[in-house]
Amino acid sequence: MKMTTSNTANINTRLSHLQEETKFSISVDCVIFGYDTSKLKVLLIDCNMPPYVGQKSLIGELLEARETTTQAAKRILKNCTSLKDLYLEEVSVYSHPDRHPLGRVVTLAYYSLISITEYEKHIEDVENKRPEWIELEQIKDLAFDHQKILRDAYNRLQRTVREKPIGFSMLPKKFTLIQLQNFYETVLNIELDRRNFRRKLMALGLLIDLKEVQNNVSHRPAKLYSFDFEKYKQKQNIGTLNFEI
Amino acid sequence: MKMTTSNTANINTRLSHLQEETKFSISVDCVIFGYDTSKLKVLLIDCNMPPYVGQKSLIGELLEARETTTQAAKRILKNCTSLKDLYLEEVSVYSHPDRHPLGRVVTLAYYSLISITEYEKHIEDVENKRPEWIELEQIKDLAFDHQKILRDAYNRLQRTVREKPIGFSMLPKKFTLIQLQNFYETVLNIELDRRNFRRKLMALGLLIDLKEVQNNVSHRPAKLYSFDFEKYKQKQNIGTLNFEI
DNA sequence: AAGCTTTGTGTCAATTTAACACAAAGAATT
DNA sequence: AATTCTTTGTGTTAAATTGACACAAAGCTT
Repeated sequence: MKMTTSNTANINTRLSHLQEETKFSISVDCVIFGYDTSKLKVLLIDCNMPPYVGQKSLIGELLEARETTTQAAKRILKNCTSLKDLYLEEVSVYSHPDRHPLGRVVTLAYYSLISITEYEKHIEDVENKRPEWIELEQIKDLAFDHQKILRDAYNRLQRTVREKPIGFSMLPKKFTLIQLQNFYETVLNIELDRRNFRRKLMALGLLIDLKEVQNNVSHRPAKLYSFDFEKYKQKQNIGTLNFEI
Repeated sequence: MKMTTSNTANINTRLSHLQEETKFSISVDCVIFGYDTSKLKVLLIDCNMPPYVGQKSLIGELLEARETTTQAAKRILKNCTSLKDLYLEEVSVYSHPDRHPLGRVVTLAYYSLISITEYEKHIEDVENKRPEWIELEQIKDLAFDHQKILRDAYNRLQRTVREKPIGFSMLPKKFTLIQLQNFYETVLNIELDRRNFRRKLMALGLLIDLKEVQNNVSHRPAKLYSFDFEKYKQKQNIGTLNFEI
């Protein structure tokens, strides 16, 4: 009996909460990483909202009435890259009450990895502005709290790239082992021994030797490989696969 | 010039967004883990909201007007445990439009670790209900999407406990090496070799030998240790400390 | 043909991990 | 008081992994 009354009271409390309590604008911001000739880059747009006019910002949108934050992130990515099925990972929530000059906006940040080459094929403007690839190392003073978001996203990328083969979505479909090594060296900001790196990667058994070589290079051409996503899925299902670099 | 007009247009667009567009209730849900005699437990309350009456749920509250989600999580933890400075880690956002029966509520999940012994000293009711410790293994059919939240939180806990010494906040201040080993075996759901475990832990140099032993045990009493948080902080600042178990 | 640049490859030492058995401490029992 | 019981505490060895390191081969350029 007691339970029943207490139940009712509680439902009412909750109902009134939902009706009367504070509601929030929610946005989704995307850190879009790309990789090109040993540089990690991020797709940014000009911010024209005071007091951040002249600074760059991440690409974001407000969450719509009936979409999940993930759906919103995919929508944003599709709008600005025309690419689908991109790798997408949640970074964190940013909810400081004063983080946005126009009022309270709670934002969810995601990061995504794309091939700059593929991107170049279908460039799209965002809010009538052309997004730009900026080298990660040169990015500073982003608008809002986007510098912190970027830092967090990069940390997440560094962690995940060590554990999962997500890097391949930033590389060309056919790549050389040296390109792959350069990629890891750039993203992780470390140096790797060429022979040991090759040994490790080949030992994973997930690279397909395409029996092709580079051409138009003025030195010994390197062999081309592609990543065996199918085999990776299978191994993943069977047991624990660790992709430690 | 063009830039200027385009800027203005954009600010207006954004302003109207914030004023008119959909706003959302945001809640924060806490997965509160505790550990007791080789069992991992979670603090749950009865849910009395249809259609989930009779089921258990995580402890959560709506986000208030001027607090961050982290602050909200701390408020919730303080309310239901009277404990402060608990370990707290973000899990994920849950934003399916139909996840809540009373309307759209986007939730941020956090998990936290507490010592059940400390908790027992200051038990607090939540919404006039007494939360209960339930063994993780026995938890099923939680209300809302809380089962998924719990799964995600446990995954995060398993990952973090391998990398950082967060487990010590769930153990008594003085513990034996066997207790510590049992803790890791329970949380990670694996078996560890006693000798190798001891060697590894002692090699970290972060356990303080208290020169005390258990008493009132009907066998050889084990030595007691405590964790050297100070030294850990220092080592963390100096270089890369990995706490791999 | 010689030279240049970059690729491709194997071994060995050092370190780390995994497996494993028996003596010692104290309480309980006889 | 001696024996038994349970659990703690400890060291060695083999196997696997990692890190360091140098030279020949391929193709383009001159």
